[in-house]
Amino acid sequence: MRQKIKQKTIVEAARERFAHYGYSKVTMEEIASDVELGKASLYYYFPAKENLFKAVILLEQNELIEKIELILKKSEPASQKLREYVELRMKFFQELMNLGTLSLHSTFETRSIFKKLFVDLEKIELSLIQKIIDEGKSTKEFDPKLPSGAAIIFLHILQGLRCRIMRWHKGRSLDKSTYNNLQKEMRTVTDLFICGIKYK
Amino acid sequence: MRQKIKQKTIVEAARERFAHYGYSKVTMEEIASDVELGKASLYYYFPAKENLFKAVILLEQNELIEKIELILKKSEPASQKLREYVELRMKFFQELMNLGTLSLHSTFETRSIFKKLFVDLEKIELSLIQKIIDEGKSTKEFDPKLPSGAAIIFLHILQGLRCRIMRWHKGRSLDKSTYNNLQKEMRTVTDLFICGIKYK
DNA sequence: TTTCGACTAATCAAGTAAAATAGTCGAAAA
DNA sequence: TTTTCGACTATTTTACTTGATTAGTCGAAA
Repeated sequence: MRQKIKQKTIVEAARERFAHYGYSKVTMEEIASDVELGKASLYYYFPAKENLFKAVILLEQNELIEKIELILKKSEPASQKLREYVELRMKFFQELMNLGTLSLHSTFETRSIFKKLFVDLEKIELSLIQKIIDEGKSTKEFDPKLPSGAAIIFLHILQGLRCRIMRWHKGRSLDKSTYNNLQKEMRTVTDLFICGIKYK
Repeated sequence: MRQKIKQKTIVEAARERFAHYGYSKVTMEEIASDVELGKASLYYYFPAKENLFKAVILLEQNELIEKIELILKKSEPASQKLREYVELRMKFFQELMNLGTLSLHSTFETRSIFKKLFVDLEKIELSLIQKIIDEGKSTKEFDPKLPSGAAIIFLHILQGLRCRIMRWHKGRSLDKSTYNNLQKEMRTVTDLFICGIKYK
């Protein structure tokens, strides 16, 4: 129990550092001294830098998933839930950008440990989107005879739009106006999608 | 006149090479000997390797644009034109992948000479899509009071989907099954989009 | 006007040594 | 038993060198 608390402290300190300087610019010694430990002690809690980073990402991801699940529980139209999901996801994307995670994409596309993290998140997100769509189907808000690929298409469209932005801003974090444009675009796309699957 | 012909010969030889080996793996000497010239003579026609590469891309782009314009001229529903545009664009994407152009994106994102090429193409494509949509509006096939951003959104969605694929296959050319999946996805997205802007 | 041989300049690949940092271990403190 | 850390090793990164490849130039000749 005591250990869990310490680990959380460490992960939060690490998150701060990573968010500010990016993965490679942060040393284990810095993180250790942030939480007033020797470097060797830090290794007692996290056997490798990658593990610590993974823990930070996992923390962020879990916060996202929890928030999405809260939306799922609300009693409002499925289309509204979809819109709120998009807003949340957008915010999460911005956080990852600041974390310098995404500039590392090139690095950890090969490193299967990180790749897995994002593939897993994708799966969870997909199932959550699927739930929203299914709900919409059952309330006849969406067309009940929708092809089963609708959720994955939507996921991929959003991924694609983020991808486009990352290509131009590779590594560097988003400025306000880019963020706003992307947000606007995502909203329009969402409306378009909803319109496309709505029951007529 | 004579010069133009020679230039075209060179560009076509260069295209072959680039398509097979990618930009950086091809030397000017190889291209020169392909067209039975000395290297120095090749430089008489193209003052730099970049210029030659640019000419190759420009050739491809112009071929694409011409084909799109042919579609525009057809007498068929706007929605059908949009679908045919997507198919063409998909094929073009595959060609660029094989050309090794896209693996260079990192290189020439900074090099403004190449960036401009693609920004220009984007503008032209956008206006062509816009034309299709406008036509659909005037025939009441699409909703005439569509927001003006519809074309750009569609463009960005397609770009995004391609971007996603490139991220996984960075550099390497597309295998058949990936290509087919992407194609299928693009078709679905197009249908979705058409559905979203159709007049009800 | 077009070609090319012989040149220079820039770039790239491979190697290397030094410095920074990830990661280990055993002993001691709590 | 759990947690800490000083002092260690191993790995990675960085900055630099060098040899070789290749881009690009120039003047002369066809």
